[in-house]
Amino acid sequence: MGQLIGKTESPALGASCHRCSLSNLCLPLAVNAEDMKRLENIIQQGRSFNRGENIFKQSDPAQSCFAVRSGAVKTTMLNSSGEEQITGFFLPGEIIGLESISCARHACSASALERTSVCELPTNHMEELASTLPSLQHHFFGLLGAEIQNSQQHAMLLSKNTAEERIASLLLSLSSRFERRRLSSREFTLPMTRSDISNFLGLAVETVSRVMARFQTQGLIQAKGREVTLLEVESLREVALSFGRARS
Amino acid sequence: MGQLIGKTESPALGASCHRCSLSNLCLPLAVNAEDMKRLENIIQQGRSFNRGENIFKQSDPAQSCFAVRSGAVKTTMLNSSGEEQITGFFLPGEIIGLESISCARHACSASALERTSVCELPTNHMEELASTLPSLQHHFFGLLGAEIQNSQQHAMLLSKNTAEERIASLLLSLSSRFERRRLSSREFTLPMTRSDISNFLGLAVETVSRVMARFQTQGLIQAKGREVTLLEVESLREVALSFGRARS
DNA sequence: CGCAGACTTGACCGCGCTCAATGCGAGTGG
DNA sequence: CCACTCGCATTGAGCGCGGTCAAGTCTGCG
Repeated sequence: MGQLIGKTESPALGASCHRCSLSNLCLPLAVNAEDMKRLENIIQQGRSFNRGENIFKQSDPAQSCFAVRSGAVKTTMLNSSGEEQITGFFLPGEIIGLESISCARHACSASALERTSVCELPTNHMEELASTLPSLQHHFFGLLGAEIQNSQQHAMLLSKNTAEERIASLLLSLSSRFERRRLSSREFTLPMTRSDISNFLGLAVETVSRVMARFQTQGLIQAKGREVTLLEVESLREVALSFGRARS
Repeated sequence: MGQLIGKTESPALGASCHRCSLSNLCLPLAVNAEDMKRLENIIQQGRSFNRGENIFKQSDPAQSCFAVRSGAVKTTMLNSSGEEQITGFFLPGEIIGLESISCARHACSASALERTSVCELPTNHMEELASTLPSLQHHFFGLLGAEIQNSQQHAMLLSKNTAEERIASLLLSLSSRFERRRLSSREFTLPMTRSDISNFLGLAVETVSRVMARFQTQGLIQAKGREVTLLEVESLREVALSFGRARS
């Protein structure tokens, strides 16, 4: 990583995945108790970042992936006209930087949306371990494949869907990801700004504001700043699935 | 795969990757001569499909990836409103179905755009082989990572770029992919219809027609049906990179 | 308190979609 | 050989979603 900015806790060499409440979302579910020790020897945990700090930057040497432990992260790439474009939001239990595994340099930048701590997974060691643990290799292939499907889904969302459909989809996606962590799927705090949302969904900030206001007057959600409550999940789902739009 | 429609040649068990002109684009460049034999024992080549036939369909059991030997393929997914959405075009030397490695079922359908032949890569055998050949494992991680970056780039293209930028980008992408195969990068035949292009780029067919007509009157390209000649590659590149669009 | 950044709201306008008609080439059959 | 069809492609006219521009409000923080 060269210089890590914002590393405020001394990295505790050796993780304790077996005690981590996120272990069922992350890597270790693929390995048994004995192998987990080898995994924990490789993973470094305890790196923390403040809001706005970079975990890594595009075209940094890509030596590690990172698992989010707490907080939230956005990844960004420079698009053809030199602007930053958000390619994903990452919540605890999710892994950043997978696309640059076995790449010389990171394809995107990752920055903390709020105070965030991560575990570092050095890619060379992970590859070595994966060669000796077929189940870990399989798990990695699965993570990478899921990431491909994710970005394809996102591309499809951006391709044809209206502003309302995009925003409803994002809210539902966040909702189900909070649910996976045993948090409320109805009531949560958005970790990102309206501007982040608009950037990610390919909309203008004003459109995000307007659509969320419309959802609110329709009684679908309750929103005050970043505090959101989903009132009518089924109706939101219908909006996201473009109900009532006749298509060939 | 259950039933393979359009399988018109009897599959020759055992491939001959070492004599394949595409081997530098595909898998084997990652392995040495001795290991290539083991690879060739796993790969089945010689499956052919006519225009419109499916190589696999979404939610079929995912037992194999496929490398395109000749012809061209499109992959499609059903979007939220039940329409088919094209997620990618694949030319000789490129691999289809990677996103479903270590998935129970294919996440997309693949169909031939013209007469096409493919090599079949059974995923379970490929995973086994990858465990014993670290360089092959590394190569696979690289392919998967590249696929992620691809769909992210595509999502970015769909997110903010104008119709002209999208179409210029596609033409340049095809051009460079033809060049990799030592074919003309200036003059080529589009394997897909205008409707496929519009679907892939999130535009209406009419818009594709209009933009290509505009490019032609501007002297950037020469196009008659699917025969395309790029006349001003540099200007096209400027269009694709959204030159002249002031952004913060 | 005052400033900056985030968010909202309103007015206007343009890109690209829709609808509709027409052109065109390949394949088919009388 | 022409007539016909069918899929693909092109071209024109009109309009709506969402972008842009411009104020204005809310919130947290030094």
